[in-house]
Amino acid sequence: MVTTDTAPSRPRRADATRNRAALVAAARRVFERDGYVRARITDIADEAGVAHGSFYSHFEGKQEIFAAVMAEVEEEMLHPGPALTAAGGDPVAVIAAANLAYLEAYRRNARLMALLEQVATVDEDFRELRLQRTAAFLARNARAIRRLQRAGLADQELDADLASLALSSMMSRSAYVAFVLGRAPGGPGVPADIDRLADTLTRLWVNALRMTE
Amino acid sequence: MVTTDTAPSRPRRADATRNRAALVAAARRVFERDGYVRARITDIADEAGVAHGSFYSHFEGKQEIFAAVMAEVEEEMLHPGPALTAAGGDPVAVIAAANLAYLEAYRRNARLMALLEQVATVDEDFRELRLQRTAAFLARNARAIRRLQRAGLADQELDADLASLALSSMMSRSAYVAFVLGRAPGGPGVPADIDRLADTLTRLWVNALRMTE
Amino acid sequence: MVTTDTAPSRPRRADATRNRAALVAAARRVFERDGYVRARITDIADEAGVAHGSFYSHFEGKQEIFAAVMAEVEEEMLHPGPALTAAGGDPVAVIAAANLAYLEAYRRNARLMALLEQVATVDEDFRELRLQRTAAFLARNARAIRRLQRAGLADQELDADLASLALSSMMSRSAYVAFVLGRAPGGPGVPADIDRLADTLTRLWVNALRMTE
Amino acid sequence: MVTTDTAPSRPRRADATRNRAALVAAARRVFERDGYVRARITDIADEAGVAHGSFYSHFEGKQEIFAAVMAEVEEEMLHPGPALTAAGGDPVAVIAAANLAYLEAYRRNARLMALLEQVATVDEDFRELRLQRTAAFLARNARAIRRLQRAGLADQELDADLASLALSSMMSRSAYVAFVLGRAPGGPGVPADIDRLADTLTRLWVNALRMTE
DNA sequence: AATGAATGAGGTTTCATTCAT
DNA sequence: TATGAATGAAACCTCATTCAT
Repeated sequence: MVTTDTAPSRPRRADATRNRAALVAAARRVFERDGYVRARITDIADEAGVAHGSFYSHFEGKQEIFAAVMAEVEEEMLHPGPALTAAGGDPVAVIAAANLAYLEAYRRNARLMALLEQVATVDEDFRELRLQRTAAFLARNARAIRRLQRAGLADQELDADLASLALSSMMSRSAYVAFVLGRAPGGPGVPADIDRLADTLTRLWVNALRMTE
Repeated sequence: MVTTDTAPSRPRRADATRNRAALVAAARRVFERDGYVRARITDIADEAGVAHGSFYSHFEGKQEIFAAVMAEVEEEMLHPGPALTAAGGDPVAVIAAANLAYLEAYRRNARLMALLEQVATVDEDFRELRLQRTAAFLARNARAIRRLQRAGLADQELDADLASLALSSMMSRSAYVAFVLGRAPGGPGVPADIDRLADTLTRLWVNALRMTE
Repeated sequence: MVTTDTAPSRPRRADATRNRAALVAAARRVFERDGYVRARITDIADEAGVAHGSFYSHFEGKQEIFAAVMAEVEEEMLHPGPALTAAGGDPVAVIAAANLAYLEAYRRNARLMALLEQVATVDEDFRELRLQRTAAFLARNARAIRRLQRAGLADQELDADLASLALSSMMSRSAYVAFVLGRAPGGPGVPADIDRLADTLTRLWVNALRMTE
Repeated sequence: MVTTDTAPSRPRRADATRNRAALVAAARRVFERDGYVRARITDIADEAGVAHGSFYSHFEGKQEIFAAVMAEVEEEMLHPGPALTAAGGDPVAVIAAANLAYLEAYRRNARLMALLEQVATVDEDFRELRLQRTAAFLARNARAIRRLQRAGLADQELDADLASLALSSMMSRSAYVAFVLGRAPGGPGVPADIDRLADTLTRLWVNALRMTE
């Protein structure tokens, strides 16, 4: 493999980049382990093998490095994998693919999704961020539902916005309960069987929208 | 000096009872205002008009007084109102009544429900508590779904436990988004119209379980 | 000796008073030793034999405890001793008495006067305070000069305000140089001979205002 | 490798000289703006548009660059202008000229004079420096007074050293109050009228030494 | 010499908890 | 039990100084 490693770029910039990356990686680990509230800058720096002071060369505080961590997660969440696009013309297949992709992405980043949830309850700025994401998610689903209604493929009686709220909630919360709370308590070992959960959710979507008739 | 134990031991109890109550009430206010993490014992005592030291005569710490606050809320959440029982034989009506009751209770205690959510992300013990509640909620709904399936009133293909997980999630998260996040963003002013939300949720339940056929 | 030690006053208030006093006394020592800028809250608390945290039960910060120290000094500076009033009708004797009293008070609190000077260069609030004191001092001397001018006892050509500025400056700075800088460098051991300094200053006042003619 | 010391060593000197000058100029600005204590090496380097590390190529620390700044001021303070020498034989005219020159020089560098005052309260080395200057100033004035006394032009009763202390103090402190504290508080706008202040000071000198008789 | 990131000692402040009265 | 000051463990953040490039 050929890399541009030889390029000298700028003198000390190498250390800087390395340290910044080390801090973000360490922060991710510490946040996952201790939660946002209990995580200490000290620990993040230690974990990164970096002096405390160096932290402040790169981030203003806990908030900022958390944002950096979430930015990384963001990307991971946004790569739905090829399945979604390959779904072809069948609307049910599209939903099934989207649901499975969502669950898989959620499972991959479960700890950090839970974290964002926590941070949103504690920090005003992240509350806002999470709100915007939720809104975007709801809007997208509402659009999809309206499209199906217009095509005569979904229950016309439903208020698309409220249905989107409800079904989006079903998705996100189910994933949260399944992957963060660890297992569906009192039920089957859900996390072990992501496909069955995805199937059920898809069937519920389809039923709920009355796409079958 | 010798006193007769029977009578004079009570007088101080008046102060004690009063202070305890004042602390719980103050704690509720402070928790709602500042959230669990930021709430300080100091503030709770101040808000209650009680010396800091007195706090520890009644509670071991923040955790314990929070439990006391939640115990109060518990009762409010558990009084479903008469509607539910009066629903008679119609299963759809039962679901509709239960859903409305749930939303109303949630709305009444939205701040504290959000709080419990927050605390669960921060405190191991409350995580457990919340888990148990969630499990109970899921179990109850799973039982109901199975009953309907057995009666031929619900989609037999559905895994009752997973369906319960999904539909229960839909309920709790929708309520959270609507009443805690303030308004369904990008949609109609949901909180203003609890009845429409309840109707939509009920319709989705009914559709999802295919109770209409 | 009889004291009111027996008076119980309020329960724990005794400790509080004692600690506050200990902190102020300790602060005075630390400030005199290290100067305002280098003095550390830590050292003040240690020197007072009090926990760091207790400092903040009594003062908001370094600024505030410094103000408390200066308030004590204030009183000492304001007790001119009996000499001043006993001066009788002779204006020269009044000036002589006032000058001596000023020098003695200054010498007694030399370290802290120097300190105030330092703090004024560093802290906006104290700059203001010092300014007001200086203004009061100038105004008082300007009034005295005008009185003498009106009585035909002082050079009518002099601008009373500017003369006050000049002569007041002469007093305060001479005291500073003599008692703070330690000794009049290149001259006689001034601090050892406060009376000769007072005599010279008085003679200069009298000459400068032409009170002798 | 052996190099000829004469020529090739200079090329880099261009950067060096430029940076050193930039740092001194920046330091002056920062010191005037923030005072010695609050001024940060960081800010000086930033203000000079130079890397932090470069600072230490030229100076050992804040102390040293402050000395460099003061060395510049020194020169400005020491150029009395031609007026002084032109005063001719009249002693009063000499004093008047010297006083005006002093006030003008002080006003020109008021900020930095105040700064030196501040630094002297904080830093042992500069305390010493300031002391020496003061001593030199006092000694010069004491010599002048003795000369006048010997010539029968000044009050023989005065202790020349103490009189020098007093009158020198009058000059320096009046200038400080007028130009640093901003205005003679409670009096006329002194800084606006440097000539009247100079006249008054001169008249007070003349009177104080009884040069008129 | 210039660069600019790394280092880490150091001081402030907060607040849960204790404890003598 | 109430009181409220004392306690002291944390944790944060700053900034002078170093150092590899």
